[in-house]
Amino acid sequence: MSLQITTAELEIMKVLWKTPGLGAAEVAEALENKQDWSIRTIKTLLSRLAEKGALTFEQDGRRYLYSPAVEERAYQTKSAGQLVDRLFGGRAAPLVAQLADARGLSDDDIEELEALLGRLKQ
Amino acid sequence: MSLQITTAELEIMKVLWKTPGLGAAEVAEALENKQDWSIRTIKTLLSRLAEKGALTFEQDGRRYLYSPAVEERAYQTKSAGQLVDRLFGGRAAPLVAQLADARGLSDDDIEELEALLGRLKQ
DNA sequence: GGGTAGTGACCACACTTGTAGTCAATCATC
DNA sequence: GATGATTGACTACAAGTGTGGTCACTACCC
Repeated sequence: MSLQITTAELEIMKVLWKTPGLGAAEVAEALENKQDWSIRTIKTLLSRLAEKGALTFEQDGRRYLYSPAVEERAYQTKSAGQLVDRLFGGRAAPLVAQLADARGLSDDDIEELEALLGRLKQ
Repeated sequence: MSLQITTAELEIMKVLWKTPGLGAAEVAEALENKQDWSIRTIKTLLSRLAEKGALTFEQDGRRYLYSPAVEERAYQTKSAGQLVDRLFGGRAAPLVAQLADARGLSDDDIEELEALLGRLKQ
């Protein structure tokens, strides 16, 4: 049932992960300088997300206030897992190796990864 | 021009990355226990991949032998980069942290990552 | 040398996705 | 209370995708 969120829909989700409980117009406002979408488009995406269970909404007068029904972390984790399974045989190391190779890791990245590995080793 | 390869198409690409220069029937054979696809479906996918430039083919009698026109590594790198940009603000560390959190890292993964970090640090 | 099986080219069709229009109801304002 | 703006519901429509069918051709087998 894995709840497919498309690229366009993800932009909506990002807004609502950051600020849950917005109406369509407020989502549109938040996206104003990111996406050049008509309010119609945003309403369609909101409906589709609600329909597929990625958003919940609550009535507020004659409008809905939308909130994520999926945690951002859960979605990230699922997507990362899918990528790793699809392309890297389920292993994390090759993924990181490729990223490091292709675009380098920031000092912050390196530091965080070291800390993470340190924790994992005990 | 980013050459979108879809999920179904990727299965074909995987076969050809492993063994380039196959005909449609051989690709079908290689997928026999992975995918329950008719040979028609496989031929359609091969055509679409050739059409979009992901495969090259060379005539061999009355059939084509297909080979990847895109390196597996290049595709992996691009996909990983897209995911990291879309969901993790372009940073690798949070990606790995989530993977580690959600499904753990194998000992091999940890070892390889340590080696990788060691190399990157100098 | 006629049948058969396999080939690529082309076609089909439902579903998804991106993008937006129409419509009837309703809230706010003059 | 008529008008205009706004809302969600429904509709539209082209491109992409998954899945497979038809067809004309040809290489091989008996």
